[in-house]
Amino acid sequence: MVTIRDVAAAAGVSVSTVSHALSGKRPISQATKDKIRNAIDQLGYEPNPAARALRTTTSGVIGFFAFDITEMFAARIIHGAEKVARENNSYLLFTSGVEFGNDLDSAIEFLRRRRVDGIIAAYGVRQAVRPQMRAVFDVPSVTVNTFIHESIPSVQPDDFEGGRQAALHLVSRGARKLAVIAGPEMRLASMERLAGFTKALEECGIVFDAAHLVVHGDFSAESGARGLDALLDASPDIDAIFCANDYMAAGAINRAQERGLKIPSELRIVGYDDREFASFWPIPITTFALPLEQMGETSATMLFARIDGRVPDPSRVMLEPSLIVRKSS
Amino acid sequence: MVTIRDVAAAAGVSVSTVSHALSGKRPISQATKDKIRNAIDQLGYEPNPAARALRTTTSGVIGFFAFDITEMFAARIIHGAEKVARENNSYLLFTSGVEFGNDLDSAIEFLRRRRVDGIIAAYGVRQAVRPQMRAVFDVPSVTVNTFIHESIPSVQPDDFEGGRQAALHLVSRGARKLAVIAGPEMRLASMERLAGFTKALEECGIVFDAAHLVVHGDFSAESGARGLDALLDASPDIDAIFCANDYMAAGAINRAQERGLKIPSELRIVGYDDREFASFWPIPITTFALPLEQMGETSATMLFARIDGRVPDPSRVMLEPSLIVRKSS
DNA sequence: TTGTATGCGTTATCAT
DNA sequence: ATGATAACGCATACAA
Repeated sequence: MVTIRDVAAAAGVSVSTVSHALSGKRPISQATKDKIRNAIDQLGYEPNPAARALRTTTSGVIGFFAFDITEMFAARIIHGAEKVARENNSYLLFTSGVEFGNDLDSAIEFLRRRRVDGIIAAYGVRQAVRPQMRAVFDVPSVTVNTFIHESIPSVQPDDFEGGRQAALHLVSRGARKLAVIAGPEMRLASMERLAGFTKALEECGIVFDAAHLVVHGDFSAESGARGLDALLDASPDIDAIFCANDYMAAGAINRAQERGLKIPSELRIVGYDDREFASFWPIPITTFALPLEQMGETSATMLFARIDGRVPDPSRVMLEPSLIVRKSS
Repeated sequence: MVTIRDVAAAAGVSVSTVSHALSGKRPISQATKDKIRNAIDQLGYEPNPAARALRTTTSGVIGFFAFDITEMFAARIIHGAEKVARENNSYLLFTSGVEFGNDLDSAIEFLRRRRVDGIIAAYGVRQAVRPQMRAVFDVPSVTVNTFIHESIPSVQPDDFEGGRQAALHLVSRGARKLAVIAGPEMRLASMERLAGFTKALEECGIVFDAAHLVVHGDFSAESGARGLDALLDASPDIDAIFCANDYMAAGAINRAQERGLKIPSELRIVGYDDREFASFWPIPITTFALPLEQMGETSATMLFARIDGRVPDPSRVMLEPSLIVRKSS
């Protein structure tokens, strides 16, 4: 194990000179710089992160808490965060919710014990109920897809805007009697998508009788099929349905075809999330791609700002989804 | 920042006694044990991992190289590995292939620099060509889903066995004229699934003319549809098709229905991988679930054996997939 | 069963 | 522009 002393000896300079040459924290003559660089290359020297961490009390490690890493979305957020972490000479220490009984507190506890420089907490779903949080975030932190406290910067997808765009798109395709298969009322993402959708219809001057044109599913394909039945049985003249996610859109499309409806000519359907199957569903599904990688990047960028002692501005970021038009609409 | 000295002072004992009480490496009287525990609780002491790492030259960090973390499979393997890591008081340091231009060497370099105790390298796909590897694995390592060298333990799914079971299942359902839509010849997983399938038919005494009953797709849904056309145009009496993955199975099912075939009565189809859409495809797809979490757990377990200086036995593990029977067969 | 003292490899303070 | 040295917090060899 070659240390900084070996380098110093080989280069014929003092330890502190080598250290400063590495950090650039004080002027070094070009000549000694070269000698040091040679010695380092020759010996294959690598600074010991543990020693550095001990001395500087910063670990170069970012804790990443993912509620459920098994969920595709988390993986892509992590991917974005990792990129930014690397650019900041840090790396991610990973921790998944299930290991901690989905308890954010104990996860944070664990990460603090490891002396992470900061924490990114990414929740898979936004619920009406905020995550429990007794532990004090005395480590610089940001949250993704959930909001815990004013003092903690957060990043989330702009579901309201997605809902708006869904309506606008459908109307531009000629739809006039629009309906919605929403998700559970507990799920904020779905409720915001619905709110945005409603708002846009209003702006277009289209009457929207929410009492009869909105049903709630549970985000499963099966519930999408049931939702479609309920909607069409009550209002056969519906010409477009916005589903709060792709699973329900998929189920709705299946059922619509079973009922002999032509898609998209007689009925247009839009989903949400851009799940992998959306592109090759028997009728490819028009949907919205979440800005996942960007969420990861943005959250990490904000975190490094906080670690730096700065207050990220804005401290609450909304990222827009992208409409992907396919055959179902 | 409370240190071991603070604890020692509070408990009225020496630093080394506290250290030994924590590690259990030498006998301590119950009385002092209690005093120490109290002091620790009182002060909220947490050992500093950096100091410990510096002293012991082990970091408690396992490097995890995932070829593509964005691929669902990687996430579940990681999940399994994380569980075992936690049980061994270690955690995962993450690194994804894209960040390193998919170059295993530079990823290993990066991880070694961070002084990881061991490395798990998980490739997403097994290719006929082994991954490049110039860097010497002088850190304890295991590979997942790829094989690099005899000296490095590896874990992989038993694709041959999956192929066998696919054939057995189809035959038990009454199929007699079976065909295969395989993946690219470069992809070992597909080739082994095909080999197992062929072997089982042989065992069943069913003639299988590979020249006419096997086509190769590119793992996309679209190629599954094309494959089905090619197969049925040449041999209309085919009554079952084994597809090397779910994407192709999905495409094949779509096309079969377009051709007016009844599934499963006239044509049985089996996929592979148990992608999420398989369960709610218009005709739910019979498929094989990969032992992903188990691959993660097993690889981590083997790694800790190696870190311990033991040679895991066996050092090359094959894990069986599980058949999931759904409507398509 | 317990205590003392040294050193792990860095960075940073103080000199020169 | 460069050096000597203390200190970060812990584990362990050696003593008692």
